[in-house]
This record gives sequence, structure tokens and C-alpha cells, in this order.
Amino acid sequence: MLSLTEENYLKAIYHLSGGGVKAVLTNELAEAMSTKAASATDMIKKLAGKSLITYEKYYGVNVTSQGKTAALLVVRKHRLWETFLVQKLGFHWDEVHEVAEQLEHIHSAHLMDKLDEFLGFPKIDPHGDLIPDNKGRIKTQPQVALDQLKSGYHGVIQAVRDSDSNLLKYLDKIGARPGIRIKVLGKEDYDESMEIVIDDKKVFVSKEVSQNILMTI
Amino acid sequence: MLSLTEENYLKAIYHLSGGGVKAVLTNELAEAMSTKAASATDMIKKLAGKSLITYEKYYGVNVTSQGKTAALLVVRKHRLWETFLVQKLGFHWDEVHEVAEQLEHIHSAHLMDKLDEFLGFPKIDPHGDLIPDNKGRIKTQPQVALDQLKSGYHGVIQAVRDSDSNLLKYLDKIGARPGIRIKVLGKEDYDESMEIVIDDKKVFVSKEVSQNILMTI
DNA sequence: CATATTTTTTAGACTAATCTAAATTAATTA
DNA sequence: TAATTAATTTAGATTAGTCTAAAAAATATG
Repeated sequence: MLSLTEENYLKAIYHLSGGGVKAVLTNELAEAMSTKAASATDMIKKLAGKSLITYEKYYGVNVTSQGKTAALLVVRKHRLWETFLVQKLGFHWDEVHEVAEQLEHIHSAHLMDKLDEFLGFPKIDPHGDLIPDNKGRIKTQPQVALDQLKSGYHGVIQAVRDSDSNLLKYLDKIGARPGIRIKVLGKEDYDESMEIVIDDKKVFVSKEVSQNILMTI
Repeated sequence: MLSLTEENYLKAIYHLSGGGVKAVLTNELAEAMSTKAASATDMIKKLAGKSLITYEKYYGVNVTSQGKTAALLVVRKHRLWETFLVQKLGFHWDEVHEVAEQLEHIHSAHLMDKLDEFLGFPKIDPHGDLIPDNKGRIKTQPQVALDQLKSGYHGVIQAVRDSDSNLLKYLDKIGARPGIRIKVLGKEDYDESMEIVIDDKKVFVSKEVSQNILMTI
């Protein structure tokens, strides 16, 4: 059984990796956990020893399928508790995070199945995120090209359709890599170019580019 | 804020002391916590340093009113969660303890008030125990003399009416001290003597004795 | 009442998770 | 490509909670 700290690190790795899409660096992880790189290194070794992640010195961390399942079971608990807090206890959506961060570490599969049933087997949580099932599986979201996304919506880059190296270099330059979240600010009717937010930076991309970025929403 | 371990020790002290009625010895506490006396001593010093208990070397521990309040707030959480598990999630009463032991350590007064409201402000939990209010107060239960108790019922010794030293010596001999739980097995119609259980031992007591033992049920 | 036994405390060590500071490796730049 | 800088790892220390073994205090016994 994982300790509370191990679960929190694993969940952070899962999220930082964009759901297992890309590697996570030690400093990224340390910052996400509000701790120091040395502490992150120690925990990385521990989780690698439990086969939840793979670790190559100086090159970062990837979640294994076992680690992904474990992370998704924590995510499931978090999202079911948030749903409970909002739907049954009348919490506002912005009050639930801190408490759900605690509740997600309660160890009882039976409890979560009962809660799931009590809530009517919800598919999404109050923030619109998908709730994984009790085997740690999350419905693979259908991929959508970025140009199909409406203003205000956001998604995570899953893949790039065209493998032209000029496109990939350009995407790399603007920070558009798999696992990265994009928000659509607006679309120009004239040329169908889009203004999007990547890493808190606003960028304009042409229709040719946005057609080639595959996202999950 | 108390750590999970501190909360568990404090709760154990509260219960072993019969709700603050009598002192708790180091070995008792160690056994209740499934740990060693040395560990109990360490934690006792820590809790005494936080003014939750008073501690006199070699003579045991007493909860302060501050400690009592803190313990009762944990008890409140435990009992509200048990009520939730049984009434809302359909748990059986014998499945709830382990999960409630975890849930009672979630830190959020707001959550407990909301849960209390959701459950309709229950006064007792599924085991029939009183639920303390959100200030850590528990309704003082009316005292009842042991001879008024019916078969099958149980209660905790709160005080002894007669201070005759022969009576007290006798009570001490059969293990009937304040804070100790008694269960009534049966009553003889002939002389109104009672068969009771104290510390898993069956004992017969006369009406003269049972009239003088004041209990809370 | 002196000795033996039990209970409790103290001393020192161990693990998990953390930190700082130093050393090492990788990446960047001149 | 050599030197500099940035990222990462290692080494050693710290805290909370635990343990074992030894010392000290209280209690029981002869």
C-alpha cells in the first residue's frame, strides 16, 4: 500500500506527464510538490523501486502502466469526493479542492464503490473532468483537432497529425508538445487562425497548424 | 493542529479514562495503541507539552478540559462518519469502524458541519453512542443507578453514591471503578441481585451495592 | 524492612520524508 | 571544443514516531 506522500508524488507525476504522454523532470516535480529537487530524487527512486515509474538518471521519469493505474485510482477518489461535496453537501466548486486532497487518501475500495453508487455513477466531476472507473481506467477521450475547439475551451495535446519536421520544430518553439494544455481564446473568421494560450503565453496559430494538433478535451 | 498519531493517542486516553473520569497508566495506553510503553511515554510528554493532558511521572495521565474538547471533536467526526456510512451508503454497522478510523482525521470543521446538516443533525451514531457537538461538547447523560438498568443494557460507572470504605474496597475488588463499563446480564426477582459483566468477568452484586453505583448509559 | 518483581522512564538506534551543501552530469556558449 | 552555467544527484543532518535494552522508581513479598 502506498503512503500518502507516495500517492501525492505519483499523482503529480501522472498529471505533469500529461496522463503518461511525456517524461517529467526532477525540478518540475519538485516545484509541483513545493519541495526541493533532492527530495524529489529520493522519492523518484522509491517509486521506481516499486515499478510505478521508470527512471533514468538525469533524463527524467515516466509512469509505467502499473503506476498509471495507481495514479488513476487516486484521481478517481479525488473526483468522486469532489462530486459528493458539491452535489450532496452543497459545497461551492471552489471550496472542494483542499478537502478532496485529504479524502483522496482514504484507503477503502469498498467505500469508493459505495460512494460511486450513492452518487449515481457520475461520469464527470464538478470541474468537468472524467472520473476513472474502479479498475483505474479512464475512458479514452476521442481526439479532436485543435481547429475544432471553440473559444473558451481547453484541452491537452495528445499527438501531432503531420510529422513534417518544420511543423514539429515550429510547435516545439511555441511550446506545443504532447501533454501540454491549450486554451482557445478566439478564432479569426477571416483566415480561421486562432489565438491560444500555451504555458500562460498567448500565441496565434494558423489553420494549417491547428488542423494538425490532436487534442483530448 | 494535531497529527494523526497525536489524535489517535488523545482519543485512546480519553476513552481509557472513561471520558476524563480516571487517570490512564502508561502500559494501558501502550496496549490500547498496540505499541510499547516507551513509545507511549514519548507521546505522553508531547501531549502534555501541548496542555492536552497532565502527566505526573509514574502516576499516569489525565486529560485537561482542552484535551477533552480536542478528543471529543475527533469522536464527533468518527461518529458522524459512521452515521453517514450506515445511513447513506448502506454499510453494515460492523463494517464501518476501520474506515471511520481513517475519516475521523480529515481536517475540516466546515466539512463536518455540512455533513452533520446532510444527516439531519443526528444525536446518536449507529452504535447508539452520543455525537458531540461542533464545540466538542457532549450532552451530559443523566446518571442512573445500576439497579435501574435492564438486562442486556450497559453503561459506564460515573460515581459511587455511598462513600463507605467497605463498599469502595469491595467495588475495587470486583473491578468496579469509575470509567469502567458494566453490562447487565440478568436480575433475580427473589432478592433483586444482579449478574453483571465487568472486564469480561461475570459477577453477582446485591441490590444494596447496585443502588450505589451511578452510571451513564 | 529488605529484597524481588513489576512498571515506567531514559538512552540510543532505526525509518520515512525532508532539508542544505557539495559533487557530478548535462547543456550552453564563447 | 573548452569553459561556463544549469540541472540533478549524493552525502550528511533533522524531525516524528517507533523500537530494544538498560536504568530507575514504585509495588509486592518474604
